[in-house]
Amino acid sequence: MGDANDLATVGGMESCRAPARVRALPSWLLNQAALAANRSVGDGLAALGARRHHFVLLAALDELGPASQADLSRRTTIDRSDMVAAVNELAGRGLVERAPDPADGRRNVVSLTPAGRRHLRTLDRRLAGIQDDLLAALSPAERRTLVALLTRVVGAE
Amino acid sequence: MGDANDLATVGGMESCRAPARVRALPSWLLNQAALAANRSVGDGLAALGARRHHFVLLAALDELGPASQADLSRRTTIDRSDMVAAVNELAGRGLVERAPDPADGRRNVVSLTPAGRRHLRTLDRRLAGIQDDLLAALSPAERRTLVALLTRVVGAE
DNA sequence: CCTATTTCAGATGGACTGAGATAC
DNA sequence: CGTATCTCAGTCAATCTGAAATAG
Repeated sequence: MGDANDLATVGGMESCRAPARVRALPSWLLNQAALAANRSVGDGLAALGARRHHFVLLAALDELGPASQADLSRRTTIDRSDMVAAVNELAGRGLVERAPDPADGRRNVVSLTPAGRRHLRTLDRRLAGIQDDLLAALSPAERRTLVALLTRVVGAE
Repeated sequence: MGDANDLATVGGMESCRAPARVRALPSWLLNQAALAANRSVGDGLAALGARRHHFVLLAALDELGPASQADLSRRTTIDRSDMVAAVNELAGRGLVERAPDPADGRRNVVSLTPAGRRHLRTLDRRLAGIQDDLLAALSPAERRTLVALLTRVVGAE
């Protein structure tokens, strides 16, 4: 092999792939952590034929009951435009139902099917495992601390 | 205005834009926090005519001294392919210099110019302010805790 | 001959915007 | 009328892959 890997020589640090100045930035740390999280979640859900939006949408329906796409958009971080695609995909697999609202011709009422509810439980379990792997370096108390701090940063108190 | 904003009625929570199940996921919190961070950083740097990669690249050069693009890629999270664009942009503005390596015809040696060093300091200051805004909800001690926990999650110890 | 470097061309997935059609 | 909803087309920045050209 070549000659250009002084880094591997240094020792056991797996990442460290940034200048000290950069590594110290909360914004950079958040981005790197989110990148890893999104990769794990994306892969884990893909193995179940699902995407990130699917879980959020199913969970929202489980919590709110049947709702219009606009309502679901407001209650989640899914854009109105991406909501269309998410509902399309889940409806195509029989996990949600989309029906015109008899009370308001502009709206669709989206609702969970029994299969959708089952799928949600599957995704739920899988996601719990992924969170565990993601935070493997932290103790249970530290994980709680991290979640609490992030919750405040995000403003979702 | 319409009739479809029960959320605004509820009270003072600004976000909360996710089902409880979702809001509890570390991966979701990380993603939301990173989203906000990337927005702030992106906007703040754009106001200075810079991008995220510019700061990372300038900081790497400041820390390592002149280096090849491949080295810089290895030392950062910037892909070899995106490194080309970043160096192009910074070289076009006289903030870095790109010269063929006399010792190895495959490589370019990239180095900081005095203007680049000045620019780095400007970006540094701006970024510090942005981090402050980003973590406004946390005390100094809490910020240190968050950074420490994220550092361990990311594995950049 | 195999590997390393630079570069381009493009795929991918996610967040987001604008506008049209329809309904209130 | 103005506004809300659903939908589509498309932008944007970021991450990443594949392969070509060149050099060791």
